[in-house]
Amino acid sequence: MTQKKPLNPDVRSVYDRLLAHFGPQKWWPADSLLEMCVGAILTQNTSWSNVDKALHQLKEHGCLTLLALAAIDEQELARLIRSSGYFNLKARRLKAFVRFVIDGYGDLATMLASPFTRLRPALLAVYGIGPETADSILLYAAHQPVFVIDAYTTRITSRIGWVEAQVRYDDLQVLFMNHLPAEAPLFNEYHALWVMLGKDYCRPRAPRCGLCPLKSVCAEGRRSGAGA
DNA sequence: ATCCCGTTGG
DNA sequence: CCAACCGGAT
Repeated sequence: MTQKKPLNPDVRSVYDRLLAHFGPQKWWPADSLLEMCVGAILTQNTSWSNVDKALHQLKEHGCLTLLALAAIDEQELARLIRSSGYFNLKARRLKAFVRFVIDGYGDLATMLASPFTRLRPALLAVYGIGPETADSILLYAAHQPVFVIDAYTTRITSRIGWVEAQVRYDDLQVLFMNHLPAEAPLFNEYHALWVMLGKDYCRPRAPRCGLCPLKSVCAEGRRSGAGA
């Protein structure tokens, strides 16, 4: 009877608010496409400051090339990326990724130029690469218009009231892609802005709702005072 | 549902 | 001090 009102989040206006508040983020922070891919794997469930240290270690030891990563001993690699946590696991994952690129494409540029519909499933089949890591590489290195979903995006959109907290990765991704033009620069900025909001305002504990740029459009934010 | 794991922010 | 961290595999 009471048909559930189709949720129609104003995906665009929220983007505008975030952009106005934080300014352009110009992601992904990396000096090369390979560094971007490596960073995407190292940052799995790990704060970026710890990943940044690991990337510097790799640089200092000349290990931010495909051939160097292919040649280095896995234990030694694990030691270099220690600061990023899960170092044994991530060393294995980096090795798997590097082998995937070299064996399948010869070099990174060739892999990144591979058509999206073939590349995404191929990436997902690599050990240690799941949806978020695959889409990060596709968006930020291959410049494909695919929306990246992460823990921040899920937490924020569920608090706002757009989705339930247990929303599946693909469902939330479809929501964004159904409400936005398929433009890589737009998806790039939007994801980066979600991260900024999630880190500085929409935190797991003690969210700063009073200062949040989305206060007036947020289901939770409106509870803690009249939004302007 | 559990494991992987060092580092930092509240 | 202890959650949380730009997840993914088993």
